[in-house]
Amino acid sequence: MNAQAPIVQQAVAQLHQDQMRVTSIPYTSTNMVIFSGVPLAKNSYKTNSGKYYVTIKADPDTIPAQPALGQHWSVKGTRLVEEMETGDFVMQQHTYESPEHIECSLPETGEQLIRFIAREVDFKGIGESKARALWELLGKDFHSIVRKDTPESREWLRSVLSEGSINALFEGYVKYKNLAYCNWMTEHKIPASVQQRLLKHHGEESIEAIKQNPYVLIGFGMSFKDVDKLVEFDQFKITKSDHRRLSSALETSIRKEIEKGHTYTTQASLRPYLTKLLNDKELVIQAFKAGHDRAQYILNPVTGTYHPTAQLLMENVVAKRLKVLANQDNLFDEYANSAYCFAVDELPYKLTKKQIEAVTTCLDNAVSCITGGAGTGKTTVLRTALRAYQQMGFEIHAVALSGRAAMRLHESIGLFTSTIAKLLREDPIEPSSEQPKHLLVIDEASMIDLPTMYRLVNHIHPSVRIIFTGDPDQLPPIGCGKVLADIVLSKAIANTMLDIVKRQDGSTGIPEYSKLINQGIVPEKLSTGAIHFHETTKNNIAQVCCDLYQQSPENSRVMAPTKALVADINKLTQEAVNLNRNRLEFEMHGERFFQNLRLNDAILFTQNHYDKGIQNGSLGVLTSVESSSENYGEVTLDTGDKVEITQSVLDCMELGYAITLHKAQGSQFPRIIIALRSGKIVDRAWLYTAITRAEAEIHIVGSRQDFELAVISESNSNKRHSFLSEMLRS
DNA sequence: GATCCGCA
Repeated sequence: MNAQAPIVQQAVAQLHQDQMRVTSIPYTSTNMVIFSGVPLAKNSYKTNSGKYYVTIKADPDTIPAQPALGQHWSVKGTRLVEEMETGDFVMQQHTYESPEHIECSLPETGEQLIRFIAREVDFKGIGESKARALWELLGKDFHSIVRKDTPESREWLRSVLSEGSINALFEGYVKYKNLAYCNWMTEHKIPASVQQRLLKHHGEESIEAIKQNPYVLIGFGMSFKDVDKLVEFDQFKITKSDHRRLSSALETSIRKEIEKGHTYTTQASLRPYLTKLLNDKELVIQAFKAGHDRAQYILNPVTGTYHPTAQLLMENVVAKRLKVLANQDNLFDEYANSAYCFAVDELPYKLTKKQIEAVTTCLDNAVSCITGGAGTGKTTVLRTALRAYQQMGFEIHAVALSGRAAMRLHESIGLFTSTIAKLLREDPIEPSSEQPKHLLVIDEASMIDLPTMYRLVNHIHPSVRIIFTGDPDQLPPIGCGKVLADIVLSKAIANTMLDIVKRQDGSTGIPEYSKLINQGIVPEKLSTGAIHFHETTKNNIAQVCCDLYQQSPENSRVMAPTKALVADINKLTQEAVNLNRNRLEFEMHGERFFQNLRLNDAILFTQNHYDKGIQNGSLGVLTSVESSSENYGEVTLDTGDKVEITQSVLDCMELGYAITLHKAQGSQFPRIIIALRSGKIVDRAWLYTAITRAEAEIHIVGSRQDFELAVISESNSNKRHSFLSEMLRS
């Protein structure tokens, strides 16, 4: 007999329940939201008791709606009761942390609803008096009328609201009209983020879609295992061998391969994933067969490789467009020649032979590449070619993947530039009678993955010319494919590969060193010239990087492969150089919070705010933590510009002593410290990219063995299966 | 058991 068992059981079984109306939301962040309110009597909208209040703490992804003042919530779960002193008297606080069950509803009746609409910012411009008039007009029909934006509903509303307020009412209500679905989905443990995506796509049919095939949820961000659990839990009539289940297992496996960067795969690579998901050999065989029958993938009869239909389509479209452009050659006529001469005349110095070739190649072909590493004069070539294109009457659209790269491109060519994402949100590039000629320039093209290139191709008219610039040996794109590397490899597109221009004062040894690594050769001496290798054990890397940083803080930046290591180094470095300075303080909903950023800390921004002059990847120093009514402090960027810290700026600030190499890609620093910790992304290309970030001095921190292994092994990019180069050749 | 980015 076990005397303890019943007690444990009781603790688990103790579920409490409360209804409440939200009166304050003291804290919101990406992984936690805290809101509290007054309790309501069950199934009524009267305040239940003045003796306690209810607080809910939850992950925002596990609740059906964003909390807002005036909403009604019901919770069920274990609760924690605490006595809280508020002024003269003591109140009880009932806290539900990550409750078992949670639902949100709109107040349904007069007074509460009026107040809710008047207060909720989503109903812009509708105050108390308008809300009251609205209730008097519609009464209980309120919800059914506001639910659908029809001319009849609008006609009704026009007697009490202006056109602007009517719009605000419908727009505000959209957030709440799906509440019933959200509650249902939350009850079925479907995360809020998945709910939102599903609702966007399926709208009011969302629940119907789930019931027809719960595995659709995988397409909106849920894992196969979680859906499997849901199916079991809810007793959907779906057997283990149901084709819906099998095909989504295959889909999941294929996606895993795509996430690794491949655009196609093999049965042998897919099988382990499928086996893990389905846990049954026979089902795995069935899944492959079903996938083939349903054209989830195309089997290449020559190579035996599996090509997911979506990826194959994208490669096909991209290859076709590039080949059409490549076939229009011999464009270099007298007209182009005079434009070329004009552009070259403007240069203050002479181009090398290879650089001249690069410029003329760009003018001679409708699609071309300028490739090469740092210090090869890519930007000079590009600037000259673009000048000539302008002279020929082309409108130039220059883009790069990241905000920071786009800004750098702008600085070097002097033209308007934009991120690719922004370009894609604007109108497609089409020739018109007043502007028939367009050129698209894609900088840092090594970062472009297949889906992005596909979208670009679909966004521009077939007559639009393209220039790629970049270094195919740098870090490969994050998404699948390796567009630039494939283009170069195929030799089907005109490409000029620029080599390092020998500088007279080239005594750092950096260009030679980086070249060796790029070729897969371990330099004879790991420390040479301005390059210093620091043999360090794995666990000591962060500390050594931190020590080296302190030797010359104003010139240094640490590059690390992972965000986790970046965070470690940042923490150590802050503790070492900046422990006692004042922290950045800010207020939210009347409460004070501290951010672990101190005066004088190196700061990294992680979002673009064009109006404030910062981009994702911008670096600076926290130069003030004095908060005023307008802002919480000030950052001085490495460009010298100053940025006021507002709430939105604060949300994208991190410590910047160390950054991931991906963030640093395209930037250069006087002195860099490389945290060489072996892992999935550290390969030859990673090391090469890191080393070419340095202007004057390099410190490599890690073990010789890891260094050598990274250099000698084939690069990750090379291991990527991609079909684009074959398609370009054929 | 463990990766990097850009947008909404």
